[in-house]
Amino acid sequence: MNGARRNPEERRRRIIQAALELIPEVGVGGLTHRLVAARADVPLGATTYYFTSLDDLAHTALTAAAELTAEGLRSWAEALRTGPDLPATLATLIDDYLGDRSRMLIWNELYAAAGHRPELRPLAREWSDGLTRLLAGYVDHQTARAVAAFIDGILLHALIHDRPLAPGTVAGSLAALMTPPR
Amino acid sequence: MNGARRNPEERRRRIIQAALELIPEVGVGGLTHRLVAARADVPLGATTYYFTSLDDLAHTALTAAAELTAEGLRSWAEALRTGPDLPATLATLIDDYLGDRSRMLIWNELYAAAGHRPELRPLAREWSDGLTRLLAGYVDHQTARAVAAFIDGILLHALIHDRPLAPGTVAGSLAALMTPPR
DNA sequence: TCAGTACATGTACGAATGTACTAATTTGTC
DNA sequence: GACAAATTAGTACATTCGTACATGTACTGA
Repeated sequence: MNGARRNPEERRRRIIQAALELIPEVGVGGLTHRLVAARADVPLGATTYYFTSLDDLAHTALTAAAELTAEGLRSWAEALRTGPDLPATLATLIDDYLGDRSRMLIWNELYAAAGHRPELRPLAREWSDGLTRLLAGYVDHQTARAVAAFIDGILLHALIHDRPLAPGTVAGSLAALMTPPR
Repeated sequence: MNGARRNPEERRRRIIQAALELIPEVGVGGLTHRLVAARADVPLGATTYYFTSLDDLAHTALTAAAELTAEGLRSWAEALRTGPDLPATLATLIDDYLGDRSRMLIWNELYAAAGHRPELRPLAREWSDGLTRLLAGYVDHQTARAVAAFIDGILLHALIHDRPLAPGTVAGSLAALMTPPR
């Protein structure tokens, strides 16, 4: 008997999707073949058939997450291009981002995992570098790095605290950061 | 035979110390009784004798790390009290902090672990809240939170990038953040 | 001196893990 | 329809894990 119809690409996607769901719950290090297989509702053999190892699976899932991040950055770029006030628009975008807790948890897991898995560092840099590049279209490079770091700090802050920074405060701080010294 | 002389407190400290050494290398989730015991150079039985479970061991180690953090904050407070220029002094302190990579990795691991282990959140908040409290002695509370978030962002940034933000840039950004809007 | 307690250490064991592998089934190609 | 390749699914196995435990050793106080 063969329960599922054949659809290799779909299956691969489902497994990756299951891993992305699990990472916020158990962490990257908490992934196991069996856990992912159960969540994806595929037999254990499927996860080893589509991925050469568990590390490969985790890495692929995180790569997919980085791709989603890149998409997010493109929409940020679009919003900033059309938005009237740069700091206020950024603050709104950040506030929206804060609403997607699981995405933030994956992002943070990636950062932590990159700490002791050097092969993940380029992946972790994608968000940060992309954001810096984006901001560098509006302010000088050093300032762009500082603003990107500030935004990462706000996200991290929100992960730990019940109440994130108020968008008004964020907008004010961003304006201060991006305004050339008097 | 009994190789080690009796010294329960010393032994407990050694196990915690070993765990703190290992966390940057393998992550909180990568800790095992055997790994910690080997690093601490104690038999396997010792880690289960002194800690009721592996979670207990990890939690205790992270608590010890938080205590070190609290100590660090006290020395920051002292430096800020005597330092002439607030932003410049802060920038120097941050730059010093960046030199201790393993401490930063533990801090980041704690943040990530707190994401999917709620019981760790109070521990994770200690650094952030303490820093905010400290800064609140110099600027209003909202600004203090923003500056604390910025500092966390800088640390995170440094974990992922080869070159951290230049202290000069950091000092300038801090000054901008802490200066009331014109 | 002599219990009684705290500490030390090695071993045991069930559970869970990563991965390999066999066998069955579907799909594409001639 | 026949055949090879790809996919599916279940199982097996060595390894590692957390934890319990039995046994032994050092300390403490009366």
